[in-house]
Amino acid sequence: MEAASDTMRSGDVEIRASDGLVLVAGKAVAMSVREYRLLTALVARQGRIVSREELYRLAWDASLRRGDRSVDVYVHKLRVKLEEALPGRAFIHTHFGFGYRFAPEPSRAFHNSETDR
Amino acid sequence: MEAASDTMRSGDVEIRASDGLVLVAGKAVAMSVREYRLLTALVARQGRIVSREELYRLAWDASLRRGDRSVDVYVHKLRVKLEEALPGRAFIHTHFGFGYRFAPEPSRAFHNSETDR
DNA sequence: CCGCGCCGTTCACGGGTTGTTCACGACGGC
DNA sequence: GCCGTCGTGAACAACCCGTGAACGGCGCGG
Repeated sequence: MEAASDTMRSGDVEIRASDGLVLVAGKAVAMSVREYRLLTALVARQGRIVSREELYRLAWDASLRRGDRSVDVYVHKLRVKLEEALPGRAFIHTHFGFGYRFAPEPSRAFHNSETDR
Repeated sequence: MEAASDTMRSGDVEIRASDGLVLVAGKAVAMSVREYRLLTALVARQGRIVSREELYRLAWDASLRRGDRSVDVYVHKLRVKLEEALPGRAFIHTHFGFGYRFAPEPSRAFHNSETDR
């Protein structure tokens, strides 16, 4: 019941590195190798914008080639799985021209700042 | 030896180490030596993903050689026996590229109005 | 000694998943 | 409006896994 140092948390998302297991709201969510590594890279930098180049380096162990859309495709896959496991919450946010940012937030904010960047 | 409780439980699966006995939903299920050791290894780590290498080390007392499918074959045998003893429940889950995870969960029957052709 | 049945290992054939790429449309900035 | 960026479904090959079956070893009873 230990596993505190090798466990990353962010809201209801928990990643146990020792088990390669991803828990969302307490339930195990099956991830492929790429999905797992990309999610790990995003959560490890939660709250900050991470460029595609860096995400690719972290999850693919290679440098992103021009025109490669792999990161976009896998961000989409992660969004689908996370949304399915915990509807009504947005985890991965797009920052146009910069990259992606992981942060557990309600998917619909009311009268709040839409000018964030 | 092990002075702790020699009985492991997980849902409706009970393993009595002192007797080498496996009970599923109260009924005794006959297991071979390999099946018993593999099941024990899985239940001892229930809820976590266990790699084939680790399972092989625990149940075979040797290191898994490349291309060896023994773990897969015995996971299949366990699934058959567990499913036979308690239909409609999934115990051993496959994590593609990672390994197997033991957890008593209802087998997927949440989809409706889509089949029938 | 001989046949029989159980067990463990290995092989082989699909079938299911994954990872990559393409294509097209929606979106955002200028 | 124009163009680059992003979302998303689909096609494809490569790979991983499920599964039945063949093979040999071992123990047992006749």
